[in-house]
Amino acid sequence: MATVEPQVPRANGKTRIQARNEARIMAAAETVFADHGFRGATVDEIAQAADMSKPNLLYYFKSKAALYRAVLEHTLRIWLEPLKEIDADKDPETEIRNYIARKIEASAGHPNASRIFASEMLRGAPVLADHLRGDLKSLVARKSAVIEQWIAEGRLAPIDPIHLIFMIWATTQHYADFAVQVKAVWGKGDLGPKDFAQIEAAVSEIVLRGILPRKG
Amino acid sequence: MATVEPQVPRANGKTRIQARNEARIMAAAETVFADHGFRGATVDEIAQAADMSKPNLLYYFKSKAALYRAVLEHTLRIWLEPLKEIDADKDPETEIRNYIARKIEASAGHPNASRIFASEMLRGAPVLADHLRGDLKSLVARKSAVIEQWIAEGRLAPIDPIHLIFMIWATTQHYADFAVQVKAVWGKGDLGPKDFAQIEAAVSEIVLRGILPRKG
DNA sequence: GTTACCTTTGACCAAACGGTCAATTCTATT
DNA sequence: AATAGAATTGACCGTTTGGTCAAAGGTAAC
Repeated sequence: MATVEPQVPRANGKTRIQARNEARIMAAAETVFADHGFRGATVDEIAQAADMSKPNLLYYFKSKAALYRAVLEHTLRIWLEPLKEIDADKDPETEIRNYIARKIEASAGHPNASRIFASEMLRGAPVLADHLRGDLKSLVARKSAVIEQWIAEGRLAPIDPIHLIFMIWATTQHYADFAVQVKAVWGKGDLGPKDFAQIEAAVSEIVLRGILPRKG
Repeated sequence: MATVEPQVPRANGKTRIQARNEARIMAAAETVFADHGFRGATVDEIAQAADMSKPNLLYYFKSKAALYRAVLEHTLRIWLEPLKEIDADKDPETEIRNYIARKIEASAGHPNASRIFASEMLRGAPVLADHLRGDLKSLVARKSAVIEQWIAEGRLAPIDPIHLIFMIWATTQHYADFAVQVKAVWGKGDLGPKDFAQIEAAVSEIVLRGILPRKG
C-alpha cells in the first residue's frame, strides 16, 4: 500500500496539537497585550490565560517578542483589509458608507486587535514603523487619489482626503480603544449589535453630510 | 524683629528643591508612562529621565502608583478643560469651531497627556473608572443638552450629540496618540504649527459641514 | 510493542523589578 | 559656627521577569 496522507495530524505542516495550541496562545496573547501593551504584558500571564505552562508556551513561540510580532501581524490583516476594498468605479457615498460600516464591524468584532494596534502606536511603533512608511503609506496614497478623483468629478466636496481617512480611522477605532469611556459616558453596559448599529448610523450621517456636495 | 516669611525656600508649603524636583519627576514620568503605560514603565527609567536616583524619586512620590495617580490627575485637567468652555448662549458654529481648535492645540501642546489618557483607557481605566462614570458623564450630559437645544432651535442639523462629541474627541486625540502613523502616512517629519493649523482647518471643515443645517 | 518524534513541565538562572533603610551630604536659619 | 531638618544615595531585600534545560510523558506510524 502506498503511504497515505495523514490528514488530521498534519494539516498544512502542523500537528493537530500544534495548531490548537498556537491558536490558544494567540488568543490569550491578544487580550493581555491589548490590556497592558508589550512591556506591561508578562509571558506567565499569557500562559495562564492560555491554560498552559510558561515553558510550554515558549516551545511554540520562542520569545515574548516573537509572539508579539505574530499577534501584530494577525492584527494588521484584520485592521487594514476594509480600506483596500474602496472602489473608484463605484458610488462614493456607498463606498464611504460601506467603509465606515466595515470599520465599525471590525471595532465591534475584534476590539483587541484595535487596542493592540493602538498600543503599538502609543509607544512609537518600533515594530510597525517600516510597515507604516511602506505598505500603509502607499495604500493610503492610492485611496486618497480615488477620493481626489471623486472630488474632481464633483461627486464629493473639496475636502482633504488624508484627513478624511484619519477622521474615519480615529472615530471608528475610538469605539474599541476607548470602550470603557464610551460605556461610562453613554451610560451603557457592554456594547451590543444594536448599539453598534446606532454608532454606525450616527457616524455615517455626520461624515457623509460633511463630504457630500450640497444639492442644487 | 518679627519672624519674616521666607519667600523663596517655602513658596506654598514646599521648598525650592522640592518644587523643582517634583516638577522634573512629573515631566519625566509623563513621557515614560506615555510610551509604555503603567505596567510597562519602570521607576528606574523615570528616575534616570529625571536625572535622579531611584530612592530619591521615591522620597518625593512614595510609590509608582502614587506617581501615576499624580500624573493622571494633571493630565485630566489639561484634557477636559476645553469642553467646559462650550457656551450655550453663543453661536454654535463658533463654539464648535473653537472647541475643535482648543482640542487640536491640546494635542499639539501636550501630546504626552493625550497618550497617558489613551493608555489608561486601553487597560480599562482602573484608576479613572469612577471619574468617567461621575464627573465626566455629567459634564458630557450638560454639553449634550446644549447641542440638543441648538438642534431644537434649528441652528444645527439633527445629529446625535454624544457621537458628535466622541467624533471630535477621537479625531483630535488621534493626531497626538497616533502621531507616528500620521507622520509616516502623511510623509511628514515632526508636526509643526503649520501642520496643526492645516489639520484644524480640515477637521473643522468636515465636522461643521456635517452638522450645520443646509441653507434654505 | 517498538520506535521516533512531538509535547509538557518542574527546577532553575541571571537580570530587573518596586521598594526600604541607615548613613551621608546639603541647605537654610540662628 | 552650630544646628536642625531636608535631600541624596549605595547597599540591600524579596519578588517577578524572560528564558533555558534535562527529563518525563504522549502520540502516531510501523
